[in-house]
Amino acid sequence: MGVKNVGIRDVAKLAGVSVTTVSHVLNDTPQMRVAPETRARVREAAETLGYGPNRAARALRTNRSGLIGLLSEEIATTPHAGRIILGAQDAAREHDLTLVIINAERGPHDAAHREEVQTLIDRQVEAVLYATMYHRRVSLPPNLQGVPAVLIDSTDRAGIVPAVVPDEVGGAVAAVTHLVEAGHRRIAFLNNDDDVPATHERLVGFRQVLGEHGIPIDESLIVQSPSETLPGYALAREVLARHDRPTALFCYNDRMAMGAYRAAAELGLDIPNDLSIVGFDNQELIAANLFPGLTTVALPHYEMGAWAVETLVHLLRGEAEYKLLADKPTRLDCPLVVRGSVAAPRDR
Amino acid sequence: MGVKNVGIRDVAKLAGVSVTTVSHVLNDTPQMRVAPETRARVREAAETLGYGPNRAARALRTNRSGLIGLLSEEIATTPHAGRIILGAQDAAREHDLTLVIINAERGPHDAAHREEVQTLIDRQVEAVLYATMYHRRVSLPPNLQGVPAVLIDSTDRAGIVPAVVPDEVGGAVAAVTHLVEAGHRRIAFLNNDDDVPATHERLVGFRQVLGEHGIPIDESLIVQSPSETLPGYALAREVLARHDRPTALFCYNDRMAMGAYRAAAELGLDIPNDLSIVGFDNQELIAANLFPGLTTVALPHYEMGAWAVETLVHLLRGEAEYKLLADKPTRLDCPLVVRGSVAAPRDR
DNA sequence: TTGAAAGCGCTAACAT
DNA sequence: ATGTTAGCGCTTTCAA
Repeated sequence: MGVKNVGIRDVAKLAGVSVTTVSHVLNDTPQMRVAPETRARVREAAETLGYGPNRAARALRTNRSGLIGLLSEEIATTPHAGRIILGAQDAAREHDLTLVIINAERGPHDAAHREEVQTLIDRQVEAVLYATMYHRRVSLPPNLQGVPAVLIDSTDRAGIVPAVVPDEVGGAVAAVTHLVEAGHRRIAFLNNDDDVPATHERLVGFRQVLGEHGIPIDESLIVQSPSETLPGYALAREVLARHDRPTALFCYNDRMAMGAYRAAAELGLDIPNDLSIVGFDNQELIAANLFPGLTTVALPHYEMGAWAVETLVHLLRGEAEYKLLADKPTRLDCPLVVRGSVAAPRDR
Repeated sequence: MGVKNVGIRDVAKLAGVSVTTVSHVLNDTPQMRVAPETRARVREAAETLGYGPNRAARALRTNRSGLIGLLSEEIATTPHAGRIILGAQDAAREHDLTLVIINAERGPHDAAHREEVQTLIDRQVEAVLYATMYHRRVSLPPNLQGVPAVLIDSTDRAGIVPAVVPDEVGGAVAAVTHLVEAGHRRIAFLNNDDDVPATHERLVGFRQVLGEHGIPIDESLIVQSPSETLPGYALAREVLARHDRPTALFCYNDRMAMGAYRAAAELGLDIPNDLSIVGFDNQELIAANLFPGLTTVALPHYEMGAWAVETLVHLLRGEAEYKLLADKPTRLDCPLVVRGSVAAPRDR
């Protein structure tokens, strides 16, 4: 029997007041002045009885379920979704909101997860968080109209829904700066070849840092492949086979970096002394288990989840404007996580 | 606004019947005979109005929230929790139940997650799923008494709550059998050194297979260390340095296997031709990204999640007996996932 | 085979 | 500063 059978009237009786007063006190109803002495009595009564509100009754009365839906792609595949959940959950608890999570398979192209959104709506959530597994642009399902929503790790093609995404440029800047400051000047960028924001923006960051440091950009050191381990390996082999091989590799993600580790091992190159490597994503399972540990850039999944709930709450309370937020996605920091894969280049 | 403002009375009006009848029809109330023709009219009316029940009202009236709590450790750290969530969710949806997930940090020793359970209870869940991140014995928090509960991936020290765990012995048997059938007779077991069920039971499976095949057990090939990449590496180096080195390694988990891969690479041993390796856990991020792909044993996380919800539903309906289930944990299959790390030994 | 009506526990408009 | 009371939308008992 979850919460016991104590109701607001039991508390009222014990405190010797009316249910109204109890309600006012327990909810801190604004503009309702209750004698401090009465407040205390009510609080105490509630405490001794172990009173907890019946959420169904409250929801019925106020027409607010206290539920927030989180639609997340591929919960099971990477820990990224987990961190979003965590961030969202902590923020939700802060506001006494309950998070209802629903998984969505990453569909063939742009299925938009109409059905999953509907499930959430049927559950009477007050708002929905829509989280994708990697930073991209999406078209929202039509039934998401009419429910307050916030996008996590993606932006709305229609530009109508508030969104929060990683600061990809900033992350790349942090990574490459780290390399440059270690003394590297010949740095290859093993980039992804998908047409997604991360591909373009990380490249922008890469160029920016070299530019700022007056390092000429060797275009042949910017190479692309699918962002998997094996293609990353192949790319690394290629780039490291050159007689003027780079002293450092900036990899689009940790999986490609994992491939680069293998390439280095096969070529007898010691990491970090013969070759420095920086990844992106901070996938613990990979980054922390490689040897030496992979220095990489963390995606702000936790923070995005928290930001999204926080924003939703403001939106629901009418304290924030949709248009203002939807206008331009909020970008959150991608901090560098230093492990052991970067050192000064052996010689100049 | 989520579900529109259509209520049961709107449906009643449109169908020309009473709300009572609508309720009976839409809920298929047993033993309530309604004229088929009326049923149809009601259904149609509900359909055209896009009616969906107000869950809060229903919950208030029936005193059943329709919520199931899932308390899971370390949601963010491994994909394992994700698969449990998925399984639980699919099963929950089947029964029109909503899953409320809550994360619990893995505390110092046996914090028992009292607070998280309370949060769930405060949310008025009808029952709770208690999932740990690895197979072990737990002491349940006292406030979990009185709420129907099922344990996932752990067993109750008090033996009072139904539980579902992986069939560790079976998984080890599958792994080692695979090796033996490939022709291996000198197989090392890189085991974990924690005192958890998996450690003991996988060893049981290991011995069992060798025994069944009449292969003498060389105790010096059974070695232990913490189940991380680096200790796995060290163990592998050690065992592979022997002049009579084994032709195959059975690793306690994929992380240790990852360490073994590095050891093999450093020793110039080709996997799988010079050395076969089988892991455990099927952590995609590792197993699928190693080269060659790691043959390993999958933990039935999805299945355990689904089983738990299914069982909870039976329990709630009074269709199943607590004692029967709590008596002995249910063990679910750990299937072998074949990738590319096993081949016949080079020579006998 | 169908309908009328009570009431689940709470909030809030309206008294006092 | 505190109390009375109507009703949120639904299920379910009882009556017809």
